[in-house]
Amino acid sequence: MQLSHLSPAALAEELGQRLKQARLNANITQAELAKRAGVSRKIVLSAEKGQVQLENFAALLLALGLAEQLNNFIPKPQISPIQLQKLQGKKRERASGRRASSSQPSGKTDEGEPSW
Amino acid sequence: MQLSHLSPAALAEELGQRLKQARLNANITQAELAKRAGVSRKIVLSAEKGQVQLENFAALLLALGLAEQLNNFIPKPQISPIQLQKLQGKKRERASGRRASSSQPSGKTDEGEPSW
DNA sequence: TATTAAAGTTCCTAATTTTGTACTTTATAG
DNA sequence: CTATAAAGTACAAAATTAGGAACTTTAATA
Repeated sequence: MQLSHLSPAALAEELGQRLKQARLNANITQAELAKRAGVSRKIVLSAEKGQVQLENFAALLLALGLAEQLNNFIPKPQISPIQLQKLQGKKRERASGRRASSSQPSGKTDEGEPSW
Repeated sequence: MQLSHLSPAALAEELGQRLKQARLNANITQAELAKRAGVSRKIVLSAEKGQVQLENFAALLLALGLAEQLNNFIPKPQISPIQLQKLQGKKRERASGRRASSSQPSGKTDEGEPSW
C-alpha cells in the first residue's frame, strides 16, 4: 500500500484502522482499551477513524504495547550527511536559508538540497 | 531509548522532536513546511511539541516524505494466529468476551489470551 | 435463531486546539 | 560582531474535540 499517495485525512484514517486491527488482534473491547489507556471510550472510537490528538493516539499505542515499534517509524533523529558536512561542533537548531547577499532576489526560496 | 516506558504525553513529545529533527535534516523552515503541508505555522510549532491532531501530524509527515515509513511502525494489520484458529471464513470485527453462560460472574473481564 | 454485549450514534456542555497577526528572542551567515 | 530571518510567545476569536450518559444497531456465541 502506498501511504505516500494518500491525503492527510486518508492517512490518518488508515492509521486508525491499523490501530483497530491491533486491538482486535489483542481481542480487547474499546471499553477495555479505553480503561487501560486512561481515556474515554469516545477517544478509542474516533481514534479508530483517525481523528485524535497525537497524545491520545500515543496512549492507545502504549496500552496495546505497540510503542516500541515507533522506533522503526521515525527512527531516533540522526544528523543528516549534509549537516555533518556543514556543522562544525554544534548541532543545527534552525533551518538555514540563503542570505540576502546583495541582489538576485530569485523566486525560489528553498529546494536547494533535497532532504536526506 | 525505551519508548514504552514513557507517559503518553512524553511519547507524543518525543515524536514531535523527531519530526522536528527530520525537518531540520531536510533544512526547511517551519513556515515552508507549513506551506507545503497546507497547515498553519502554528501547527508545525505545536506539532514539534507533540500537541497535534493526528491528521495534521500526518500532513506534516507527508510533506516531509516520511509517510512510507509508517509501514514499519504499525504494519498492515495481519490476522493474529489466535484468530486464524477461531475464525472460519469471516474476519473479526468485534472483540469477543466470554458469554454470561449461567453463573460465576467473576470479577475479571478479560486478560484471557495475551495480545499477539 | 435468539441473546447479549460490543460498537456506533446522538446530544449538549466543557475544554482544547487552530487561526491570524504582531511582537520578541535567538541562531547563524557573513 | 552585526544583520537578519527563523523560531517562539501572546492574545482573542472561531472551530473542533473530548466528556458523559443514553439509546440504537449489529456481530458473534451458544
